[in-house]
Amino acid sequence: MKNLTKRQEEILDLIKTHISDFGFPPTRADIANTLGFKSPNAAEQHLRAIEKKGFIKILSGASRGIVLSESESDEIPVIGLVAAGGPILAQENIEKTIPKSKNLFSDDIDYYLRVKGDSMVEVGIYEEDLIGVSKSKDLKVGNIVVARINDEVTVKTLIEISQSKVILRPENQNYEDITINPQLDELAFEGSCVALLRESI
Amino acid sequence: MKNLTKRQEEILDLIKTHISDFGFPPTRADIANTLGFKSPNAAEQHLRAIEKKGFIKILSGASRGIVLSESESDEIPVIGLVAAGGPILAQENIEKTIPKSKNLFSDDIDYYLRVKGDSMVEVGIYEEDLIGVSKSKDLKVGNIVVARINDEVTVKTLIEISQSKVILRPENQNYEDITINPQLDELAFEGSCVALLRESI
DNA sequence: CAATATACTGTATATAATTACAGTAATTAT
DNA sequence: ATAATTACTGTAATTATATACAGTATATTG
Repeated sequence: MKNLTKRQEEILDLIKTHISDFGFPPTRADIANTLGFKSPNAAEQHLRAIEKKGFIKILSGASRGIVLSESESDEIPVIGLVAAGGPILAQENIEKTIPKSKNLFSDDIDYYLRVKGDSMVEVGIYEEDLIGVSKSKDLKVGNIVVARINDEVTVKTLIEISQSKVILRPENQNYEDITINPQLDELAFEGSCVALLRESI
Repeated sequence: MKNLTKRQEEILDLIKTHISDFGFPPTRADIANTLGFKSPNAAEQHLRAIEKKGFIKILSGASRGIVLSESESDEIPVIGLVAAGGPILAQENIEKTIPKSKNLFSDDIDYYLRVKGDSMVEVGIYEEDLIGVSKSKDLKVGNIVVARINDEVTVKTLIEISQSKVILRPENQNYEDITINPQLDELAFEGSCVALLRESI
């Protein structure tokens, strides 16, 4: 999917805002008015360009017939089991998606990861819980992080981090700290845990 | 808010379905076609009636200008502190609302309740967590329930229930079981806990 | 028993909205 | 260098849509 120009992005944002404010998409005239165009055709042509790039679909003949493409409608993927070898967000790992919504988790969540095992029960993270993972949030000692050690994905508390030594702690007295030398083992941080969903109690 | 007739309810459902399917509300003609009316005016008059009863707002002059009232747009209230005396869902208790969304919690959640205190930490329910409460789900021994004892709202595990004796258990070894005689104390069950949200970790 | 609400048909019209056509000008890709 | 893309103005036609008015018939409420 090609990148949008600055102006096109502005228009796509305007459409999303209009939908969120009114419950339906804007007309060409609405867009023209908001952005100060003197002709609705300016909006029309931008819409065609945005459609060509795949971000929206225009339903011909229908008023306000602008449909956001799925990737634009703020769906957050839920990752079940992570297949070895590939990236976490690979299509085959996506179990379902959950629409992002205002008032539910202010932080940026890139995906939800289904928790396996009981290694984090002492901080209230249970098997089958979904943890909201932010890729962008910077890693700090004390944070709960999603790490990948030799292709295995794990959720632990980050205790220590330096060039030659990383300590990850399971929050369960039955397990012991994991000490890794990143120069010997393959270690990657996938993100940190910022929220939690439990679908059944 | 007055009750809708069967036909009006059908039309309100059609509007919701249309929004969910297309991303925008139907026109009068859309409604008429779907329900087999031969005149768009039939739809118009139904819409007026539904608006009069407070379930929608019609924006005059705008095409597809049907706005669902807040109570109809699948917003689930979040209850912070419960003011003594009134019902849980009283307006003054509502902290914010979270849109209900497909794929997020299959169960019927009537409201979210913000957890106070640490009495349920041993089942992974922490202070400030939001628990999803279902009013309709039937109470069973072993379930985590929302109860109101003499006007105080509490979340506990239901251990025993009979006409003269109710036992509620905090899931924290530092607290003791609460035994209530419903004939002496005022006891009401507000619902049971079916889901959990943790907004910050 | 009259007034009001429900549930439509049928016609018509003003306006809302899409969309085509004809331009201008600057920038970017091939 | 030429074509394509971006970013608009301006006009206008066609279609989509809201909405008013005139009816018919049945059910419900005061």
